[in-house]
Amino acid sequence: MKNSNILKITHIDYSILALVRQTPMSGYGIRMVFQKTALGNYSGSPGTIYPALKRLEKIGVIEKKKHSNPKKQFLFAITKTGIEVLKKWLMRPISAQDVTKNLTIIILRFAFMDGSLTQRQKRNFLVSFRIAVKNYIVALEEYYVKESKRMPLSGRQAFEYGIESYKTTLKWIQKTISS
Amino acid sequence: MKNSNILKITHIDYSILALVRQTPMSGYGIRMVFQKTALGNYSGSPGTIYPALKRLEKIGVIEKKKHSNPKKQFLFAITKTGIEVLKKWLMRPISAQDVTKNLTIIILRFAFMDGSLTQRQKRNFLVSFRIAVKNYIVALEEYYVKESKRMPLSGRQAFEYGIESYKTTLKWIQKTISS
DNA sequence: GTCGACATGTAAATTGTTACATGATTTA
DNA sequence: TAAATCATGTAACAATTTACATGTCGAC
Repeated sequence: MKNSNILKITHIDYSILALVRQTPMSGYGIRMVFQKTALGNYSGSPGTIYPALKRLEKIGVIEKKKHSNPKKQFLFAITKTGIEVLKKWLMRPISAQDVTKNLTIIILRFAFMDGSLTQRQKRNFLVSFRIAVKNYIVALEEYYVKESKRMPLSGRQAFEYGIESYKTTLKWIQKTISS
Repeated sequence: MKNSNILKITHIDYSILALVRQTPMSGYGIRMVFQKTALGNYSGSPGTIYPALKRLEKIGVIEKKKHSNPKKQFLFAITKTGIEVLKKWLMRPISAQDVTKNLTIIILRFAFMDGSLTQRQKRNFLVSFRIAVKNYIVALEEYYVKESKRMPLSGRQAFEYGIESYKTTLKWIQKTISS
C-alpha cells in the first residue's frame, strides 16, 4: 500500500511555508534566510529549497506572484489553503516521539506561531508541551535510578546531561507560559 | 571522484563499535540495548543494526566469536584495529559544525570514553568542547542583539531557548571538568 | 502445539545534503 | 569587462528507518 499519490509535507516544507506566510519571497530570498539564520539547521542550498518549493506549489499551498518591480523575480506567497495547512501543522498535538526525537521542530513550530495562532492556542501548545516534557523527565529519572550503577562514570554523566537539558526545556516552557 | 572503495564508518557504526568494546554481544543483543536505552536515539531495528555489523566486520574492526555456551549465537567482539579506530573517533577534534548539528553525537562520544581514553584525554576533549560552545553562544548572542527587534515575540522566545540550551551545555561541561 | 522471545536479513522509502551545471544582472 | 551577487535547477549520494520476510527455540 504505497501512498504514491499523496504528497507528504516535510519539516523543511513547513518551515518554508511558515516563512512565506510572513513575507512573500523568491526562492533565492528563502535560501538566503536559511543560510543567514541557520533556520532549524537546514542548509538552504538550492537542492534543499527549490524541490521543496515545487512540492509546495504542486499541492497549492503557495503560489507565484509578480514582484512589484517587474524586473525582479516572482515571489512565492502562501495561499488560503496554505494558511490552513500551516495552522494545522502548528497546532498538531505533541507526541512523546516529538519530545525525544524532534525537539527542535517543536521549538521551530513555536517560533512561527505569532501571526498564525491566537494567544490561547499558543498557550495550549505550551501546556501540552510541558506535560510531554515532564513525563519524559520522569521516565529518564526512573531509568537512571535503575541503571546508573551499571553505567561507567562518563556514561552516567552523559545521561545526567540529558536530564538537565530537558529540565532547561521545562523551565523555558514555564517561563514562556507565564509571560 | 567517488571514494567507492573507501567504506565510511557512520555514527551508528561507531556507537555499535563502542558498545561491543564494553562487552561482546550478538546482533540481537545490540538491538535490544538500542531499543531499551534509546542509545543516541537510534532505532535498533534490524535494518539499522545488521547492515552496520556487516560494514564493521568487513573493515575488520569487529569479529565473530563463539559464545561460551555453544548453543547460543556467536558474539561480535572488537578487534585490535577496532580499538584504535574507536579511540580515534572518540578523540576527534570538535568542529563548530559538531556543536550546531551533532551535539548529541558529542555527548554520545563522551558517554563511551571510560575504558578507552585516559583521564587526561577526556579532559582535553571537554576543554575543547567548552571553547566551541562558548564561541557559539557568543555568536548566538551577537545575532540576537542585531536581529531580535525584527523577530516576532515567539521567534524571539524560541531563539532565547536556543541560547539557554547551550548555556546549560556549558554549565554541564564546567561541572564535569571540575569533578 | 502455540506463543513469545530469540535471531537475522533485505528492499524500499524517507529526508535531506553536496556537488555540479547554468545563466542573468548589477557593480566596481 | 571582470567579479560578485542574484537566480534556478538536477543528479548523485548519504544515513537511517520502515516494512517485509523468515526461521529457531524454549516455555506453558
